[in-house]
Amino acid sequence: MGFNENVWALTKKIPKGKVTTYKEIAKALNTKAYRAVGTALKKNPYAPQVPCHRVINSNGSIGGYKGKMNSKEKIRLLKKEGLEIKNDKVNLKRYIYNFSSSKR
DNA sequence: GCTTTGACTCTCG
DNA sequence: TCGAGAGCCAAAG
Repeated sequence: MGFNENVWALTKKIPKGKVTTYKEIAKALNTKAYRAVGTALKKNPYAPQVPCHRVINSNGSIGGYKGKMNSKEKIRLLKKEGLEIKNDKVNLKRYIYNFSSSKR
């Protein structure tokens, strides 16, 4: 298991209608490589398997997608997932997914 | 092998 | 609230 594989594994664990942040993923991996998480997702070989569009910034903004920032396409996908997008931002407190919660 | 960049985040001003 | 700077890890050049 490499660093990127952990990122992809956690991203795949995100249920539909939920989102997570790069910081949470990095924290779940017990590291501070927020940027490495984004780098790994960008390079993910499991493109359709890894819902990278469910991974957003810690401030609730969409972040990047398809190589551009604040991609409306990502917002559309999240809205179709059942999330509420306000001002190009997701309700973190409402749709955030905690990996620790899944462990219980 | 070292340097630069990047789908990030936090802090200071 | 917005803007700039520093910190973090990994991949690419």
